[in-house]
Amino acid sequence: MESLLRYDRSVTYHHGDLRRTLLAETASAIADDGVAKLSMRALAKRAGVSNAAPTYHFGDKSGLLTALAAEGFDLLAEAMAGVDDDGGLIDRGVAYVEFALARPSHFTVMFQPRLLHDDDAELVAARQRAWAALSVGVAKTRSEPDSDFGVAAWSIVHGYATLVLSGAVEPDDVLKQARIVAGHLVEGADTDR
Amino acid sequence: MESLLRYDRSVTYHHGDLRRTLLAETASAIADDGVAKLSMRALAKRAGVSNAAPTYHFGDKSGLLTALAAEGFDLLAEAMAGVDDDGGLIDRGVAYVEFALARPSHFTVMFQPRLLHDDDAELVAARQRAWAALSVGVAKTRSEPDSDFGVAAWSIVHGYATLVLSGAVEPDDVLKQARIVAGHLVEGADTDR
DNA sequence: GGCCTATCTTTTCATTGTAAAGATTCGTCG
DNA sequence: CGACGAATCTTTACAATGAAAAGATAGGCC
Repeated sequence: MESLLRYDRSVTYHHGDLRRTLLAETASAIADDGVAKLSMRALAKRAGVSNAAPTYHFGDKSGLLTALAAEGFDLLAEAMAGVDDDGGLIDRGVAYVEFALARPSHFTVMFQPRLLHDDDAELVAARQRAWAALSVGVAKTRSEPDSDFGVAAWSIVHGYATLVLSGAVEPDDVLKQARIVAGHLVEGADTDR
Repeated sequence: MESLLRYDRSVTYHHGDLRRTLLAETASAIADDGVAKLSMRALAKRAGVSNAAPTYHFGDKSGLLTALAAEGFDLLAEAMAGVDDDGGLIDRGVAYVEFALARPSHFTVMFQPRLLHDDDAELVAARQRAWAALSVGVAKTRSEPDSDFGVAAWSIVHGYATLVLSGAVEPDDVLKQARIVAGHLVEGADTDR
């Protein structure tokens, strides 16, 4: 029996919106200086709270990053769902790259399970929702979801996004090249099975 | 005028082979627990030397990772050069994935410039050698190196390796699937230019 | 045989993550 | 409206870390 609340306790309280604020500051800090230089104390200072305030909300540093990753998976699912239904696989691939570049901190953390509490319930759920959204995208192109082709499609856009984010590839127009790169994918050509 | 030395000073000295030992221990430690949990002091202890010994050789933690990344780029160039000359682009792609899985610590660090002294001379040189080796691989398939197709080829194998290393994809036979995935790449299909 | 320099140690310090216990504020219910 | 309980935040403390500084050791060279 849960009582009716006027608003969600987990996000509103004394400070106002500390949990949400901390997540936003974390994403910003990581985008600026990378995950390695992320400091809980500096984060707290920037949010105008005490050292231990972040720890209360997220348990520990991994918990903070876990929450960020979970948020990232939900944002990814949202981004994939936002693609036009009559758009092809390439459009979905470009949307994937667009997401990675728009939310680099989320994207980075999402694929570094070593930094996370990988079995966290909310993380697992969010990840599953994102995987579902991706599979649906592939399925709409008349391919089996979870097929080798699905993995290939995922690989090419994920790899391109990663290379751009790492600075290994520096195109003039990222999304344009993303479209071209994704265009080099073909469905047939099974070598062996 | 450099004097003749019986052996390379930079790798042999009191301890015997500390620099090399530390690099090996670093790769091992990262493979076990990830870069984030890498500790200079724990590393020194495992090598049987004092706290500050690693700092002497690498300047700081970033310097250590920089040296590891540089080593990684050389190993990658070596791996790409080892592919049969009559092997196609797919063989080279599989070799790329094979390298990433055989040297996960090197591979991880190589593409995280935030962790490194990105303008380090040896790193820059090693990276350039690796890029050259990759370009040669693409060029042997009658494509322009540094073309969009080259980026696409790199993206698909790099993405696949990354997804496998992150645990997002868990195939029964990695190299077999790597070959299939790389097989979904096609050279034509320029959308716009 | 003595000197120079590369290699390594000892010591120290500021910073960090996080645990523990206390203070404060909010909502709820009598 | 007032007090209780729980959620939220602070204060304090501690061990571990990266790194700087200065000293010790030993190997090679004249």
